Amino acid sequence: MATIFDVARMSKVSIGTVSNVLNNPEKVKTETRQRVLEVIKALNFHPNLSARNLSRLRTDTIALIFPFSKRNRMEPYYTYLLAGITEICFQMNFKLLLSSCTTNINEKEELSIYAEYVESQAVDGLIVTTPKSCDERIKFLVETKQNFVVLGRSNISLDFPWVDIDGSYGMSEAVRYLSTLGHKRIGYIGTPNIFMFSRHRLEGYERGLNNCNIEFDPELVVEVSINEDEVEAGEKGILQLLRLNLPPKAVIVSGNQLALGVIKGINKFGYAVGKDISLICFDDAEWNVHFNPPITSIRQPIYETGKMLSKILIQQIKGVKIKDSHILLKPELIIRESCKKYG
Amino acid sequence: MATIFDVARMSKVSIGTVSNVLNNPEKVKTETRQRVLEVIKALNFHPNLSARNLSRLRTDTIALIFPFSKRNRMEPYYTYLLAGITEICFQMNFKLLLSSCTTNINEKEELSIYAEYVESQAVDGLIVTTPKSCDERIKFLVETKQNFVVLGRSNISLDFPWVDIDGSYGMSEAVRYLSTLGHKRIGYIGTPNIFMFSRHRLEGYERGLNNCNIEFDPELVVEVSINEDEVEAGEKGILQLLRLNLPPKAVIVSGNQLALGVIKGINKFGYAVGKDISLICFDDAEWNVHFNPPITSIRQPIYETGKMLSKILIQQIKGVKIKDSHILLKPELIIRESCKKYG
DNA sequence: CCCTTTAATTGAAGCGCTTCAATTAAAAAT
DNA sequence: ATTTTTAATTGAAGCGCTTCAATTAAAGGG
Repeated sequence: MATIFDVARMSKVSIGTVSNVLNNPEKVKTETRQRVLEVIKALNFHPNLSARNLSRLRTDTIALIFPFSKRNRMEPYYTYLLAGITEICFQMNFKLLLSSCTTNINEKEELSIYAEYVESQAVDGLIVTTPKSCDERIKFLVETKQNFVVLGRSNISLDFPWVDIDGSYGMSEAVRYLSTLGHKRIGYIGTPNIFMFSRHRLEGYERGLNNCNIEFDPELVVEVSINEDEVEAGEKGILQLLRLNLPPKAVIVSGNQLALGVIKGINKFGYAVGKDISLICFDDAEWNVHFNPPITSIRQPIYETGKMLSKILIQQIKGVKIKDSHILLKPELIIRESCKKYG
Repeated sequence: MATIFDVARMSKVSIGTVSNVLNNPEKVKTETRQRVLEVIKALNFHPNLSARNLSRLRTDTIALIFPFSKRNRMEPYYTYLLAGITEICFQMNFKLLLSSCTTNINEKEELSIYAEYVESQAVDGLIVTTPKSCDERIKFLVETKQNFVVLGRSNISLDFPWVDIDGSYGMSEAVRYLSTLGHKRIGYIGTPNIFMFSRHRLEGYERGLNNCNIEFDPELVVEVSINEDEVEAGEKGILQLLRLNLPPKAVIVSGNQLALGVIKGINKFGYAVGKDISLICFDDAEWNVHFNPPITSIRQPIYETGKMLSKILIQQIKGVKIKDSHILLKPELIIRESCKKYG
């Protein structure tokens, strides 16, 4: 493969000049540039990336570490996220390094994946997803002054850039809508409290109730345990609610997979969604619209989130001043046919 | 950040020795090794990856270029594939570079993404997905003697490693099953002929008919056009079939998205799936089991495919002899409740 | 105890680029 | 025509690692 040295020799200039036609074309005389460019084409020369990276001490690469539990292997969520991230990377000429770790990996090991990338200078920045309470990864990245951006907020008192979807808002809207339909007892099936997004959503549920002057009843809230199959968990969750003395006639479910289980459970119980029980699903998986009845959902702007994440991170890496690196996007309640008037 | 030079100085050995404790530990005396290791830990030294890559002239990185049309942004398929690929990468200590290109990008541009990776030596190998008829990418990669593996087969007479799911077998099984139920007129809604997988599946459909002594009727086959919204396409497709003089009472649909549209179309037409019309979906999206009725599907071992792809590619890169680099995995017919006896 | 093997370590030469001070060429000013 | 200014080019010094021939240290053999 041709090197910059070959190009220099053939076009009878120094390698410095060749480098300049590639990186600072305005610095070299037009005719020289032309000549070099021709040789480059003739030799099909492409600068070696490792060499360039070493020399510049940067890689124009960011990393995303995917939490691949069995659970989110299935989440269409991530496909949209990736689409957004890779699109911006492509536009801004950055590369994306993707690696996975299973969520049942212990925290230390997970952190070491991040550390490895950072310390071997394999990437210029990182995207962190699904922060937990007191997230070790965030602490580490702040302490070591890395470039990174988080999908989601944290409860640690450190400042860092993030993009998040306002789960609290989404949930309160869901409650408001159900309240509009006359519901007073609204069930809630949520994800593990360890994740920040779970907390925000639950908080939104409570705030929503409060806004509608509905008293919070802890008996109506079920929290699914981590490591459980989500579909099964949803099924168990809804049955628990339906077996209450005073079962709710409406339920909000915090996640697509859970909702699948919930629907299954409702049917098994002999009830019909949108008839005997109203259902809202947080996150609008594409199949929701195709169910019978179509499921009222809270749609998250995931693709946009992916774009924002990579945009902020890349700007940060490039040292561009960022006006706002705390971005809270609003989800949207998509009303379909899975909720009906109370009574 | 500490460099190998710092480590050498602090542990009073040459940088060569430090390099050896990292890469050929058996070559250095135990006590020296211990001492160096301690310094490495103390300094939190991690070899700079760019330097290592440059020196070794390899990157231990493979690339996957994702075809992100609006279409497969939604395909859960790819999430599973990625899970498999990243898992093996993790195990074998390889990195994965992910980039996307929209399918409406023209072929030349798409090829240039591949060329860029290859020629700048950014990666040691590539995974190519969804080959088309006379796929330019494959030709290029063979000609330039690159390490690569294809998800799918090709119709060009070049030898290259691939992993594929036997779409032909899957389709013929679907036909056989429907024939068992007494169906003679079986509709087929397929994806664009330009993709190899479409051809294999259609071929399997025809072969299946042949095996069952059913005559092939071109009127029962609709091919969706590329660039079309798949759900809509499915809907149009099924309506076209239902409006035939002698409409089929069973239909096989080649893809999840198409199937969503088909179900929609069937309902709009006033028919019920699994009652007025039998339906088989090729590819078993997770929601299929949750539909009412649950959809009989042909399940593809996608996760395994991802694992095989990366395993073969990495072995190839490492120069390991591969027993078999043409792997055809069998899909499986999952019988649920969307098909009923003819009549 | 000296000589031969073998083990351990060193030093320097790459790997292919970028960067920048220093040099040379060309243009503008006097 | 000479000096000053500006533009273009060069050369060499990194960037941080690996590799390997050459050297030195340790071990084994008689």
